[in-house]
Amino acid sequence: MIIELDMQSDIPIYTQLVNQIIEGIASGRLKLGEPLPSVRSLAADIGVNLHTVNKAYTLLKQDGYIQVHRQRGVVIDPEGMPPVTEEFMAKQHSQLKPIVAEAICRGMGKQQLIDMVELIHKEITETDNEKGNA
Amino acid sequence: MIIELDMQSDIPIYTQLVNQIIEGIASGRLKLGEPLPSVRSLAADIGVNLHTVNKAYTLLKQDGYIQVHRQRGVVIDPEGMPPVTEEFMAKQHSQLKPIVAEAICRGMGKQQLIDMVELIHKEITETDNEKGNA
Amino acid sequence: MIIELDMQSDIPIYTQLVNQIIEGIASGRLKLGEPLPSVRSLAADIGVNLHTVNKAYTLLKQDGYIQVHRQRGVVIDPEGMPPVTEEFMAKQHSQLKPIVAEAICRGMGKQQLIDMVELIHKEITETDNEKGNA
Amino acid sequence: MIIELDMQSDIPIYTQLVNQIIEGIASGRLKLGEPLPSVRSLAADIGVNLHTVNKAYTLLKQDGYIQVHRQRGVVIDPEGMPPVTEEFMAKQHSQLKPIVAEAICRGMGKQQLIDMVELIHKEITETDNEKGNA
DNA sequence: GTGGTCTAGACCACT
DNA sequence: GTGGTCTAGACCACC
Repeated sequence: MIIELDMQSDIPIYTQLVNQIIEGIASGRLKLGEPLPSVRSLAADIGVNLHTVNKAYTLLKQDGYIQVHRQRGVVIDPEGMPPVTEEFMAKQHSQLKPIVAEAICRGMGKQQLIDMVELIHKEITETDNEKGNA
Repeated sequence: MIIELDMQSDIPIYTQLVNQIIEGIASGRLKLGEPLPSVRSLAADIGVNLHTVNKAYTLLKQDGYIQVHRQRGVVIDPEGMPPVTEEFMAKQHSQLKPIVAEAICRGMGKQQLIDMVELIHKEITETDNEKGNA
Repeated sequence: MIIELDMQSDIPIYTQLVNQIIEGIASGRLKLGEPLPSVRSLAADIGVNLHTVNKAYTLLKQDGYIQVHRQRGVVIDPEGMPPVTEEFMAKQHSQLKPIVAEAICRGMGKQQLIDMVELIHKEITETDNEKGNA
Repeated sequence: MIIELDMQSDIPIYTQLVNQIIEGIASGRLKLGEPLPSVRSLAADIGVNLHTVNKAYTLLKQDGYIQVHRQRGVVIDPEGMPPVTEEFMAKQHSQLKPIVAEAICRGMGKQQLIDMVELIHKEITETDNEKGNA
């Protein structure tokens, strides 16, 4: 799992971490039950503070993406991903709203917007996700 | 123009302001050339500091949504909205990506996602924007 | 004398006025002794406040560009333009410095900068300045 | 990096700051990738409010002169300076125009003006920029 | 420690 | 009246 961080971005590093891991799961590169590096080793790998990795893992755990065991370490939750709750839908809605509004303002058509969503969907799911490295 | 702020949200107030004004333009409630309240009056109205409103206006000005006219005050840019630049598309892409990824993880189908985008699009554009029920 | 004002500019209107009148003199469109419109009529013409025109004229008078007579009204100083004083040179220097510095940073060569100065010089002096309207 | 501010000047402090930092880069005293003092420490050093320094840094960031690194703090953009865009040329042109016009009015010859530009160019680039007299 | 955000209150420049 | 600038002081998020 390659993590790419942008230290200049105004997006917090822990958020970038969370996003990348979720993307990894979405793309199939990370499978259910698959172990993740320990806080310590991941922090060393990508050159960030322990706290930062810890915060990312904590958030992922809270949302039900990963399990953290004292012994076995961190793994993608083997029992499956969190469901589509009301709350989740509301969050998606509120995140999407300003994006759609801005697109409308600038004259980006609805279809163009949908095309972009489909493109991104494709980009994520069509990653080389066949067993990692067959 | 009714502004709704969530003071508890972790989204900065000035960002909420920016988003709401962009939504107002997208929905047609705010028309090109239409004046916006002065920094001070809007700040008083919504109960925040004038600097907060000022920051929102400054950002909107930078992006080409509004003009700060020396005499007429602040108006929606009468010469039209900013165009769909490469940079804008890239921003949309990077904002959309984590949303799509999370949807995939949770088993929200692509069509469901597109439906939500269409719904939001409809919600924004089908606001009662006929000059106040004329 | 056509005055072009940009109400969106962050340059004060009175400064724009001063600049345009100085340009007019530099280009020869405005000649020594030539009358300028009264504060009242100029303000009406270009649609700005009396105070604004008044301030511009006051500054021009202070610097020795114009004379203001109760009776004859406002005229370009018939006795000639203000000289190149030490003070003026210092002002030019301090105004030019940040412009030159920024050009250097961005990799604009010294010659390019000089070319631009020469171009502007040409633009100003080669305006149709033959007796106003021969 | 020595910063000299004129608190009496009608040029905003944050603008003076921006100019001085750009001059520092142009002169070579500030090198690509070199760190700048933190907002707070610089503010304390030069005796202004941290918001004033913040505004200067924000502007420099917007124009691509500096990067605000999440961990390393503020640094001169190590990837180089912003390019000479159309927009930049237009800005230079409009800033130069009144300066040239005034020079013409006062009888300062074109060559004198160019000499001054060359002088300033020399002053900036010939600063002792060899890593502190190595 | 850093920068980011927000407040409260002030003064000034401009129109 | 407007927006622009600056100050002083606070809290928070991030690292």
